[in-house]
Amino acid sequence: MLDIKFVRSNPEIVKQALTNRSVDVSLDQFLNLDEERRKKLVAVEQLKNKRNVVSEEIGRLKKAGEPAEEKILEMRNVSQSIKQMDEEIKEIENKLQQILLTIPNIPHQSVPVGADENDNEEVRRWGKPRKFDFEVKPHWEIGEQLDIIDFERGGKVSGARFSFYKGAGARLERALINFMLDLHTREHGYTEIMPPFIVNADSMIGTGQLPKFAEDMFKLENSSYYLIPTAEVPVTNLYREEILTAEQLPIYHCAYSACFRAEAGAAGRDTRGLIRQHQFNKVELVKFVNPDNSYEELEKLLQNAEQVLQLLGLPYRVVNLCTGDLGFSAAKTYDIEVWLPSFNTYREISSCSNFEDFQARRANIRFRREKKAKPEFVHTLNGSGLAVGRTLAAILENFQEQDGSVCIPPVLQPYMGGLTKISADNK
RNA sequence: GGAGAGAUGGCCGAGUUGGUUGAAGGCGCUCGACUCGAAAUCGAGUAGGCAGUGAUAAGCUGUCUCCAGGGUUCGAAUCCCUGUCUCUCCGCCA
Repeated sequence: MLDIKFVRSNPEIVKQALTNRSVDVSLDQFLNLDEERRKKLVAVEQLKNKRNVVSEEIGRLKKAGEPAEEKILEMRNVSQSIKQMDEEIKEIENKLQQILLTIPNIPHQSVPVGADENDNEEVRRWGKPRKFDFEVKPHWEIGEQLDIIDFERGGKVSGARFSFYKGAGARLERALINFMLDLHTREHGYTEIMPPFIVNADSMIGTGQLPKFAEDMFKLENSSYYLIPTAEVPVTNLYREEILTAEQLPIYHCAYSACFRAEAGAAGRDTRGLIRQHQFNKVELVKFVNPDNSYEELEKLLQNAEQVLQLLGLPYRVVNLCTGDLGFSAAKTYDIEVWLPSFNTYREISSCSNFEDFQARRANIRFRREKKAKPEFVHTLNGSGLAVGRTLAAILENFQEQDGSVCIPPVLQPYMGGLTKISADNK
C-alpha cells in the first residue's frame, strides 16, 4: 500500500509508475474522493468539538441542579448530524481504501522499464550448462523410471498438479530442505521459523495477496482461513501491528513451508513434472530492515539464495525484472533462473524482492530509530532460498546419467546417508 | 463440543452506582540534579492514527482510539448486543 499523503502530493509519479506497469487505476477518482473526505472531516470534527464542550457543560449544570433540557435537546440534533456525516465519511474511506489496496508498488529507479519478461535484464550467469553426449530426459521421466516420483497416483489421490515423492525421492526432497535451512541459519545468520500453513485474511492483506489475488489462493470452506501460498505470508506478518526497536533490526528469518497455489490462469502451462504444482515445498528468506540500507540487504539476500545453487553445482542466471513483469507488492525483484537441460532454458527457481514499506504499511510493521523517535515503517524483503521441488527437478535433469541414474551433489550426500547416486537398484 | 472468567498505555495494574479518566499508582525508559564515576535518591518527561495550520519541519489546534464491530445516551473504558482472542474446569484428541 502506498502512503495516501504521497499519492496526494505526487500524483504524476504514481500515474507514471502505473503506466510503466501497464496497470489501469483511476487515480483522479481517488484524488477527488480524498479531497471530499478531508472537507467532510473538518466539518464533522467541528461538530464533535461542540458536542464535547456542551456535554461537559451539561454535566456541570446537572451537578449544580440547574436545568439543561434546552442544551440536551440541541445536542440531540447535533449528534444526529454527526452520525450521518460519520457514515458518509466512512463510506468514502472504504472506497479510498479499496482503491489504495489495489494500487501496486512504485518500481525502484534501477528497475528497467518494459512490457513483459522479454524486457527483463540479465544481470549475470553462473556455471556452464553441461554438454550431454546422450539424449537428456525430462525430470518427470527420470523420476518415474527411478520410481522416486509418482505423478499418476498423485492425480488419482488428489488431482492434477499433485504428486508423491517416494524412497530416495522423498529423502532427497527432505535433504534439500535441511541443507538449505542449515546453510541459511549457520552461514547466513537467519533465524529459523516454522510457521502455520494456514493464515487469516488480515495476513493475506498484509503481504498483498488480498484483496486482488484471491483466485490464486486456496480458501478453506466455511471459514476465513487460507492455505499459505508461501511462508512469506506468515513470517512477514509475524510482526504485524508491532513497533520494533532499532536494535532489533535487521531481522533475518528463514522458514520451510509447504506452499499451496490454485494456479488459476495457468491451465495448460507446465502440466507435466514438478515445475507447477498445487502444493510444493519451499525454504523462504524474509528480512525486516532499516529503510536506509534495504537495497544492500536485497543484494545480500540474493547472494544467499545464489549460494544454494552454487553449492549444489547447478548453473543459473540472475535477471532484474522489468516494470511490466514485477509483482504487485515489489519495488524491485531479482529472479534466479536455474538451467533445465530438457527445457533447454533457464527457469525461475527463486524470486528475491524488496517491498520497501509497501507491505509494512499494509501490515503496520514499524520501528523507532531512537527511543523517543516517531515510529517509521520498516522495509521488508523476501526471497526463495529455494523452491525445493524445482531444485529437485534441476538436480535430476542436470545430474542424470545415460543409464538413467542421477548423481547426488556432494553437499547433499551427508543428508542422504552417504548415498552418492540414485539408481534403479538403490532407490 | 459443554460450563465459567477475562481482554485498559512498553509492561504490571486501578477504574464497571455513565460526566475535567487518554486514563490513578507502580515498573521500565529518556533527560537533568547529586557523584571522581556508578548505585541509591530527587526533579521533569514519557502512546498512536487522522485532519487543520505551518515549509511535505518544530510547534500549536481539533478529533478518534481503554480487544474489534454495532447499539443506548446530551455524554460510555464504564450499560446492551455480536464477534475475536486468552485463561480455568469437563469431554475429546496428535
